[in-house]
Amino acid sequence: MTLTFYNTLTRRKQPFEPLEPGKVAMYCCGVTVYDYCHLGHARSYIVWDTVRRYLMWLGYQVRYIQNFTDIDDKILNRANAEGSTMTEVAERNIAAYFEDMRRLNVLDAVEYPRATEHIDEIQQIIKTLIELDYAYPAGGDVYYRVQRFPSYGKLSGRQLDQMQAGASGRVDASDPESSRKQHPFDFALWKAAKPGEPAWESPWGPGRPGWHIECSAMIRARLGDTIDIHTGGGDLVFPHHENEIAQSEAATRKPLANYWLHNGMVNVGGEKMSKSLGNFTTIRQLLNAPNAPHPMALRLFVLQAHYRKPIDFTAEAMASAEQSWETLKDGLLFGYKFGNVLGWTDTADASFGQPDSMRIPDESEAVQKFRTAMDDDINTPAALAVLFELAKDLRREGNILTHEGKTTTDSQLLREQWQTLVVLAQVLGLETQPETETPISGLSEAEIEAKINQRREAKAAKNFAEADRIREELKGQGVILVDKPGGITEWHRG
RNA sequence: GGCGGCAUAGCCAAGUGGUAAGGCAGAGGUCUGCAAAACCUCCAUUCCCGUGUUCGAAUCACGGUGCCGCCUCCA
Repeated sequence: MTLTFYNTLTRRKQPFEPLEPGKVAMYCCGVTVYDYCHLGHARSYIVWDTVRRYLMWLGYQVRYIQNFTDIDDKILNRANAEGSTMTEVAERNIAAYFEDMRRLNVLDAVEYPRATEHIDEIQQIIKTLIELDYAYPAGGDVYYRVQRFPSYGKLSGRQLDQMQAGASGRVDASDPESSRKQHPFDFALWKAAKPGEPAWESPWGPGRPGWHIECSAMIRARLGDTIDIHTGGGDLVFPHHENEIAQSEAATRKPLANYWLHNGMVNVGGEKMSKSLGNFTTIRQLLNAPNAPHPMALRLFVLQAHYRKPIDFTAEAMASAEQSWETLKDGLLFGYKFGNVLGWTDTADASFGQPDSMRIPDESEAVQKFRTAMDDDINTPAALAVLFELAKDLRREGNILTHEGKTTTDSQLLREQWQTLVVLAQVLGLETQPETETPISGLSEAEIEAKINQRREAKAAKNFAEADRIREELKGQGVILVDKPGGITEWHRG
């Protein structure tokens, strides 16, 4: 089995071969921190987190870097609108980013470089590009000369003469910037500061970096000239990633990244969720709402589709994911709930339930199927099918244990199944712990037994209304009654 | 206009030449005073349409239809 990725650059699936055996240099385009993250961001970072987790599980040492774009028109606009500063807006949204992502169990990157921390490196690349004639200063700005880079368009599969400048309807021909460009697709590496804007000194006058150059500079500074994997949303392929390639490869004469991976969009009613369309739901809106789904249900919702396909966000799909999460959760909690009954000796250990401490048989069918699925361009829907089969099996065993008090299935086999589920789920970032605050009923066992006796008498007297009342009363206190054949009533805390 | 993607059950979604995974929802049964829970069973002769290639196609080719993304804000 070999791990393969669909590489946007080559438009086909390719076996993954890192530059250095056992190590992976991975860069993920982060957010521009002018607002809260929405579900589109959630999908992107959940997906790349999952790729990273899988690589780690395979034994790679993954150096995962993700940036924050903390200088940008939108941040400036936001700061002006609320009468604060660019730094304040950025800091607030960076803090919110971490809050949201950690709830979704997205692992922290190794480093989070910011554009404003790399002004020197940015200027260095711009200088080099000017020296090599790939860039030209114009009126305090510096532009990249796209026609100078023969393979411009290789990532997005387009050619300059076939592109329609301004097709997106966002280019204003009267914008003075476009008159300074030698070609409509030339893009800004450095932008002259307008009065009152934050600015850095440069050989071209005070200003700030353009959007694309920061990634080129940060990758070079933190990971090197060529990295293994570069990821981001599909909407970044053009122009952002195309421009990154043009900048970096012109300056270094080396490939920027060997594998380019892009995730599909989150849609609403068939249309892309985006700020400009106003059809977005922020992560915190969703997760903080009354009757909000569990964050893991959102993660599951994302992973139930292949990462390259668009997914439609609907209330129905989310509700389905919530139910699915309940199923998975039952399986994941199996060991905590039934380990003692099954005679496992380590349930009190601190390491109990920790995926890192579990040794699962690599040759088991479940693990093999999981790996086959994940090796095939991170096929998480197929991988999840493996988890559900394990979880449903465990849930059934757990129900039998609850209702019968014993099972005919071998305890060690159940332990192996449970550990396999916990480990594989963790690779997908799906994790849960038993509730710490158990809603323990204030009733003692004797009191419960007394109630059950009352109910038995009511039933014997055919007073079913009273019998049902007692059953409801106990249910309200977290005690579930199960009537068995022969007039026996068993109970357990729900 | 250019480039790219998608179409599989009520909903979501794998599968890309060998006879339709999985989830959600649903149905029937056992049990029960009833209900709930639990357990058992069932749930696409068919993969947008047409033509073709093949012993064999959801999978390949050609031609349609519909939807979506990108073409300098974007995850």
